Amino acid sequence: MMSSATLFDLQASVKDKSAFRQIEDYYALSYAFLNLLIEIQPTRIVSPNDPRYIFYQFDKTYRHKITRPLNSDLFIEATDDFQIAFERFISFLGDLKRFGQTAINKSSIQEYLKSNEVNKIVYTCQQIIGSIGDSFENPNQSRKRVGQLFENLVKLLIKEIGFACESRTISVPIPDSPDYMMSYELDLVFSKNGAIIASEHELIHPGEIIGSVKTTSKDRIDKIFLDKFLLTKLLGREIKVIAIFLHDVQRARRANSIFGINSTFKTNHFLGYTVALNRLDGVYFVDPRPNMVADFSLRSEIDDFQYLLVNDIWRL
DNA sequence: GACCCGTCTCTGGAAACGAT
DNA sequence: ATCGTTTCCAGAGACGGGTC
Repeated sequence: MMSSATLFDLQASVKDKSAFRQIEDYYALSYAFLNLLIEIQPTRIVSPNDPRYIFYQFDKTYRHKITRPLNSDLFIEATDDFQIAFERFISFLGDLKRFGQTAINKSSIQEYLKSNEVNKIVYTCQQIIGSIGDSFENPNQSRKRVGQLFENLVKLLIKEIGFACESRTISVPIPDSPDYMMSYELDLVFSKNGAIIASEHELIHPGEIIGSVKTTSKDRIDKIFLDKFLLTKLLGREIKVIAIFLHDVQRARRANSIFGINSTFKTNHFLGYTVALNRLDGVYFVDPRPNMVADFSLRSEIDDFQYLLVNDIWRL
């Protein structure tokens, strides 16, 4: 079906709180957006200080709004490429569910992983939601929905490969203050073993792992280390916490261009917390910064999201 | 049920800081 | 002065509890 959706229609989809119940809903929105790009031909701008990143600028109808920076190594722009890649991705998730951690040993799957397609699909779907959000009148509504929908996407993917996974709010007792409890909202609680028991939703059980999902780490990285520290201390046993980020770049004005980009990952604090507070049980980026690959200290702590799905999640 | 209020959480650009 | 790094911040939304 060729899209006749307008950007206003896609904005309404992103705002719709009853939408995005299944992974295919992300496909439908993404496909419609890529078709819309062909129709309305927004200006495509390459960032002068990092040419891997591009922006789209919408026309007067959409008040000349500019999208977030998009990594052209990951963002799939061609609709037919995206369609084919998405179908392969869904079938790959089926294989992962069927073969579990042994999937990585199959040569066909190893071949598939080389294409980095898992990260590309997740990146494209989520950044399309972000790009639609960037055209909203209300930036705070966009921010909230973009965050909610990324958390939702990661949850759907983890469930799709056979894990129990839900958002959960737990009540954490405060020592020496029996009248007070800390209400702690957890993005994801997942486990290999079947359904989550409804009566035990206010606790963390053995075998359950906490996942914190954020589009960028920025200054919010601090809280994730604190979560691991505090929950381990207050619950009296080791609590496993992993972090999942989409990327860590933002637009930044330069002297000669408004289309610069900056990293927002706090390398020094990340390493400081890791060695002095507690090591997280996994840190994953869909779009890692170059220094996360180049720098030995970071490389040993951080992987990409694809690696979580095919390897680490089965071993945690 | 409807409504309000307090709490907790969401993000990305702006602002502030720091190194050169 | 410029630019990379770190911090600040606004307002949205989910949710629980209280009141009617």
